[in-house]
Amino acid sequence: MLSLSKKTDYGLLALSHLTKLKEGEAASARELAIEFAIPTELLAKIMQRLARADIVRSISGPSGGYRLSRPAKEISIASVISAIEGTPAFTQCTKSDGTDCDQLTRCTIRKPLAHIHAKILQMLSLITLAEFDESDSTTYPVVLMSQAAKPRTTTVMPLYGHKNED
Amino acid sequence: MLSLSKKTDYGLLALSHLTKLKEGEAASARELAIEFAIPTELLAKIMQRLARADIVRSISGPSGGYRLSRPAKEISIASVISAIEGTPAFTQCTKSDGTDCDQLTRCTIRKPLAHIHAKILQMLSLITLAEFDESDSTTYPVVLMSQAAKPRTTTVMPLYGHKNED
DNA sequence: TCGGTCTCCGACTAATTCAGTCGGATATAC
DNA sequence: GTATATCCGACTGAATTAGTCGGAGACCGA
Ligand code: FES
Ligand code: FES
Repeated sequence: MLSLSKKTDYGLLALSHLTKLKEGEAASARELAIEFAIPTELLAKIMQRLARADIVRSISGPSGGYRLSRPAKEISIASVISAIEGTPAFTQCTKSDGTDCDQLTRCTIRKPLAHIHAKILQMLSLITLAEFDESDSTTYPVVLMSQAAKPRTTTVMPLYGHKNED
Repeated sequence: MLSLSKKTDYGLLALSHLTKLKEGEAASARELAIEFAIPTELLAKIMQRLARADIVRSISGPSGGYRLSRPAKEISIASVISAIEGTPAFTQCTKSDGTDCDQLTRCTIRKPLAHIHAKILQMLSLITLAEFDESDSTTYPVVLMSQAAKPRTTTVMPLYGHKNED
């Protein structure tokens, strides 16, 4: 349900740590794994993918490790997600051009759904790792949803009781 | 990877059909299933959930069926998603208040991630079934959030432009 | 040169989630 | 009363996802 995988979660966690490193410093996969209590091998694999996507650079040998391959403000979380999870798709239809959607030709929901997908992607591509760390120190003006859908009681549109901020 | 489940896809499909019905008309689960080539029993279950969330109203007996319980423009797709898929969560941390996140207390990515989650939810709650049908025939007129997050710099975001080739 | 530490990579298994099925109950129109 | 409809929960199988394992190659320091 619109959720990122655990791997992405781990990846972002590790990246946010790398962001804080000084110039020339590197953190090994194991080091990061211990720091965040993530299975070492799993984190290693995630880092490999990030390295292949040129988000992170690997340094072999002892005293080696990983470091960001570019400034944090140039790394969008969209790129991180696609590096770790592969093909992003909001619905089955948005995957390709709808080739895999068989007899649903009269489907009316494809275009609007694709549009939403694009919106989300755009939004994710505008947020960088740099933002992540800033918001760490400052209070985030966020109000999440309070509850999910409620069973047929009130006629008031429940939706998500969250307010918009900026 | 940020995708909706097939069930939600089916549900939206069925709802978009119900939107086109005239006052007093109803469509049965089987009818809808055949129309869109969806397994009958599966669609029936989906409709049940929508009914429980008061998105759709059921009429028992022969010549019965389903119809929208309120105007299409008052049904957001966010409510549809949460009705069908249950708890929406962008990351594992956003599920509850972070209770299930054990030793990741020093995690720096929770707040910004929650923020993104809220953004997406907000966006989804602003789009209604009415928009869905409009956009079918016309070019998309929707002016949702024009800007997601402040880009901080004019840096062009890579999006999916990672080059794994050397 | 040598050995230990590290990244690198693919294939494998286990766990969880999702899709789809089935059987039976109740309500209603004819 | 019967046929057709919703309704509900529990079940199985399929597909993802999470996590594991083993080995190859790179680098540093002794
Ligand atoms: S469900 Fe695939 S095109 Fe609409
Ligand atoms: S990963 Fe759960 S609080 Fe950050």
